[in-house]
Amino acid sequence: MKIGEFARQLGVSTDTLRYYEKHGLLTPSSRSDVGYRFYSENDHKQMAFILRAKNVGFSLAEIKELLQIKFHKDQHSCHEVKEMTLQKRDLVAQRIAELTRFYDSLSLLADKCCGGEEPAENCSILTTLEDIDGLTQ
Amino acid sequence: MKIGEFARQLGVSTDTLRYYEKHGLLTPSSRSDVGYRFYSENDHKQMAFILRAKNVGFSLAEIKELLQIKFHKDQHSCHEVKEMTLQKRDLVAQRIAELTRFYDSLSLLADKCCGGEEPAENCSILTTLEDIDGLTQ
DNA sequence: CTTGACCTTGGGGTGTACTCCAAGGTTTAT
DNA sequence: ATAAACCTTGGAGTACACCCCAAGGTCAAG
Repeated sequence: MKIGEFARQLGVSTDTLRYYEKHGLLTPSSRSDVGYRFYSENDHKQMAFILRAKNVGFSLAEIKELLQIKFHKDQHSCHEVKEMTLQKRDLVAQRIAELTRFYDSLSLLADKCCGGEEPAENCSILTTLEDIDGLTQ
Repeated sequence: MKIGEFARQLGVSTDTLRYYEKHGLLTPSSRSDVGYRFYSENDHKQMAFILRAKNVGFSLAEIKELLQIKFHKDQHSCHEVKEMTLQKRDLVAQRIAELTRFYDSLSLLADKCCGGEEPAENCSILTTLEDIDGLTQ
């Protein structure tokens, strides 16, 4: 599949795909005689992985590291690869914990709000910002 | 408290504080006669909130919106404020769900890895990237 | 009363992640 | 065979979130 069709399927621009290739995140599996990029089913899976990782807040540099868990497998021991994986997992766990705090805070705010048509200034829960932040402390 | 001390307490630069003020995220509660910024206890709480939000992947623009749940309370009804809060909460829930998928994938990878000293290429779980992405599909 | 550590504004520079040409070659449909 | 719709590389420009001066004013200690 050529770059245009591939980009459409994944909802990104062709510029983005060339940018990712340049920065080592996704190299198309082959090129035509005249140099056209060709993307495979595997490339599609890798790109989907990249986009999901980006969506949850990983930088391209971090995503590259995640991808290199694969590329490192030949040069490093099973033990090292496992350590790297666990380290990344802990980072993800920390983000989940913080997001959960946000979720709980916003839930409490919503629950305690009467939801009526009167101006919200009467909603005591909203009087100060610290309420948002302090609820789950 | 002047800007230098405040910045030190929060682990950010004075430049960052001036930048946040310029972009409407945190205005110090007062200024001295000659124009020195003074930050209060409340400012400290607001800044802590901003930093935690940033840490879980919210952009400054999104954080500003979160903060404006407070500032909007006078002009909007309880109902509107509640809707806005629930909408933000759903966004947070989506991010948690995706991060949880990453966590599960990385857990499975780590669990199935033998963790020994042999080269990781023998770890069948690591043979292809799709394994990382496909496990929880 | 001066030295050094603060503070002010304004403006320029940096890294990340794109985004948008320009100039040219290729493919496909009519 | 020629126009439209692709593709190539290279390089310039943009938005975000800072970061780093420069030039000058302020303040507390010795």
